[in-house]
Amino acid sequence: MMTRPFGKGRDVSELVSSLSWLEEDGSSQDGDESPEMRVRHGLNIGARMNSCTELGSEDMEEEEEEEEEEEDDEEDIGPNGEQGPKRRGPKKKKMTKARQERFRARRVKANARERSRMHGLNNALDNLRRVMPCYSKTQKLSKIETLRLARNYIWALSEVLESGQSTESHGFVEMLCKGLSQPTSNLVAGCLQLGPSPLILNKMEDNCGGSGVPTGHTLSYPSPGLPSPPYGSLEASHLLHMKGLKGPIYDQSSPNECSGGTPPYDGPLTPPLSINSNFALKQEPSPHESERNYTVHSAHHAHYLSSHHYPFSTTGSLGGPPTQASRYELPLDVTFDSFAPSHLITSQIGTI
DNA sequence: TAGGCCATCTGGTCCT
DNA sequence: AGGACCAGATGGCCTA
Repeated sequence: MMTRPFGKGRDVSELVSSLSWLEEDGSSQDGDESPEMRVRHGLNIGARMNSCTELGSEDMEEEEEEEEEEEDDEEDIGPNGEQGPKRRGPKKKKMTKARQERFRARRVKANARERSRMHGLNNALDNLRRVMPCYSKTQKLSKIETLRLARNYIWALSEVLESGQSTESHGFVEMLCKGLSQPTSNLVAGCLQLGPSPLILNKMEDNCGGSGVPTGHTLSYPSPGLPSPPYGSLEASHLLHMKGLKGPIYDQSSPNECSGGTPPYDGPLTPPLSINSNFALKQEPSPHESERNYTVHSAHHAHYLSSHHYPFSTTGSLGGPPTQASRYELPLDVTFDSFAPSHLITSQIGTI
């Protein structure tokens, strides 16, 4: 198996550098191919050229006999190779109906497995999209861009950890956008340029009182020096959907506050990746993730919430709106439905 | 219409 | 032996 667990001891930079091919064009992947792989490809292509029909295990045996015949044919070639091999009759045995059916059944089964495998892969990729700094159901990142952004994100966060650089800094955004296509860069930059927006917080507080929840709000944020439209806005729902936020931080809310009654998260604990409390909002999805929807605050916004309005402490204390907002259930397309236990996250935060 | 992205099919190879 | 994984081929859809 090719899986290589990302062990505790493994440096983040190592991981990032291992993904360096993402910076290059897809075509360059071939250049990184090992000689063994090239041979494999050569064999694949060659084999494909020579045989485009059936090949089952039992058929292989039958073909071996035919190959022996072919070897005899080779003797007809002159010492200088001036004469091509004689081909007498069809190389392949004729497919009987039964063999065709067997082959077809195998193929159909294999196709279904492959489809399912690719769906699993796509689901995983989708989960990855959701923990990216900008996630939108309508503006879906392509596969390659998702991988690139993920790599950049890891890289940027590691820089934040090492150098104490702010997630609000221009450099953070630049790191995130490195090697991304222009549209994706615009998307990321637009999402990260979230200026202070007391409006949102006020609404969150106001609505907790039961006056209703604003839906469908589209909030535009100024993005000085960076391209914004059409990506420079976030729906308010992206900021308000924190339903089901669980763990010590949010569970400290008073019982008479807005309560959504979301069942506690019972999924497996996931490796925390957080540099401040807000990254608790972006825990890696659990295997059950496919049924859950949640969006992610941009790192910038998360930092903003943390430092300006939601004074999370590294010990998990919290005062104010997030608790309330987290209880909202908004009928919008993007939601926070569930999170990894934040006690795990906060325990990690304390080490930073 | 060209190019990008994607899903699917396919056959080869490797692994259990 | 059967399944997982891989990469090439192909066709559909969308957008500039």
